[in-house]
This record gives sequence, C-alpha cells and structure tokens, in this order.
Amino acid sequence: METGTIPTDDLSGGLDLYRTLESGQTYLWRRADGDMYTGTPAPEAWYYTVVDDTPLRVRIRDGVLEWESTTDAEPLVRRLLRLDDDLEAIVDAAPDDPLLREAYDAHRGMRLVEDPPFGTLVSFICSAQMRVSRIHDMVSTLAREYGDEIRFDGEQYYAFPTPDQLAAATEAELRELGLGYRAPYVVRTAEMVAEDEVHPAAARDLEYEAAREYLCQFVGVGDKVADCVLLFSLGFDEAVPLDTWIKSAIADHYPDCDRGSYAATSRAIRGRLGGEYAGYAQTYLFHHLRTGDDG
DNA sequence: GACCAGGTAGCAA
DNA sequence: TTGCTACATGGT
Repeated sequence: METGTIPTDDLSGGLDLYRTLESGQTYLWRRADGDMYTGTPAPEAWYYTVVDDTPLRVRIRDGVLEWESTTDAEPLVRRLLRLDDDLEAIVDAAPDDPLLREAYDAHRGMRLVEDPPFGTLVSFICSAQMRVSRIHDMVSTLAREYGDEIRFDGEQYYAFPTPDQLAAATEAELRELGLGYRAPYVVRTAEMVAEDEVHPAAARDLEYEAAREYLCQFVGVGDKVADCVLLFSLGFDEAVPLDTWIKSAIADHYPDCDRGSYAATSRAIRGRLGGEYAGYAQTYLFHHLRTGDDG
C-alpha cells in the first residue's frame, strides 16, 4: 500500500471533504462508515473510489488530507478533488450578491470535483427526476453488477463499469435494477461510447456551447445533463446546470435572467453568477438551497 | 394516495 | 423553434 498526506492548510480556501463529496456533484465516491447524504459523517470518515481499476481512499484527520492507494496517487487525488484550484481567489472574485455570498460563507472549503467522463455521463443520465441519494444508489448498483471487483486492504471495492461492460447489459436487466425509464438511455449511450462513435471526453476540445450540443447527442442527455458533465468532469467551470433548484432560485432571486429558452437563460444566469466560474457558484447555490444548510 | 425528485424523448402545432 | 405529455420508482 502507498500512502501520503497533504496538509489542508496549504490549500487555498481549504478543503471540506464532506461537502465536496456529498453535495450531489459526484456519485462515484462512497463513504466507508455508512450511507451518504444522511446526517454528518464521523469527523475522520474515509471516502473511497476506483479510477481505472486503481482503488483510492481519502480522509481528513487533524487538518491533514490522508490518502491510501496501490500506487503513488497524489497526482490523482489533486486532480479528482481539484486541490490546485485557488478557491480563495474564486470566492473573492464572485459577484457581490447576497444569496451567493451566503452560500459561499456557509460551505467554506467545498470544491468542485473532476470525475471521469463516462461515469459522470451515466450518473447524470440516471439523475433525471431522481433524488440525490437514489442516484448514488443506482450508480453503486451499476458498479456492483457490471464493474470490476477491486480488492484493497481486505476490502472489496467496485470500479464503475467501462462502456463495453455497460453496453453488454440489457434494458430489461437495468429495469430490474430499478433504473426505470432511464434503462434504455444508459444502454444506448454505453453502446455509442463502446462502438467508439462518440466519446464524452471529446467535448473537451470544443467551445462551451458547442461542447454542450456535442454531449446532447447521447441518448438521455439534454442541456441540463450535458452541463453537469461539462462542469463536474470536463473542466467547463462556466457551465451552469439549470435544474429544479437553480430554476427556483432564478424565479425567486434573479427573475430577469429567465429568458424562456434554456440557452438564453443559461447565458443570462452565467453572466449574473460571474461568468468564468459561474459553475462554482451554481454548485454552492445548489447545495445551499437543496440542503437548507446555512453553515 | 397524491406529490415530488439535479429531465428527456417524441410528437404536434 | 416552442409547448405539451409520458415515462419508473421510492420516499414523505
């Protein structure tokens, strides 16, 4: 086993592992000590994930981020948790808006994640009309049923399935696993990626709105899901997914940003939330409004 | 038993 | 283009 430590004091803006991993941006991490999204975890709880069959777990103890893996995973940890983001500068540069300030103040140390593209794509296809905890359950089920089993330090972990593995599933199987009407979307999208026609990561090379259009060619992916993939996996920090919570925030706090269509409203709210890092702002607002957690 | 949850596809006008 | 509506499932 390889291990390492990263003092969180060294990170601009700090790191709140709980809020980063349990705010509904990522469904590819699990908490070792029980169910996520219900109550606050033990202070030193481990979180684990598997990336390209490499197991990884992290926790914070005494203000130090500890990681354990089968290899030197520090670069991976830094990438997945975006530890090199200058969070303090991002917060400072945010627009002077009361609701946004409240959200940033209440959740200090929450960072965006950078998850693997395919797992993110499927996670958010599953997210349609679904509660955060159930999305997590669905993704965990897919990993358990179709992903590689990874043994690490006596524990059994599961990698999220590859496109090939998921394309081998049938719609009937996925309905049996509780995916409902999302089942054919997941199978067909997995087939598209497995057949190498299109790949979500290819959107990286495009301009933001073109990238969103590109992702919409996957089955079960509309503007909102595409924005989630762009924001939580592909580094488009300006992407603002217009979900139910953000739409209600627009209605209550930024009514002039409602321009009817998704594309036009997206441009307006993106501007209002600071442009370049509007997606960061969106993620804070989403978590703040959804949990009602004021700090 | 309604009502809701990080929406999208398919179809009509 | 824009505006419906059906779509699965589990929790409150």
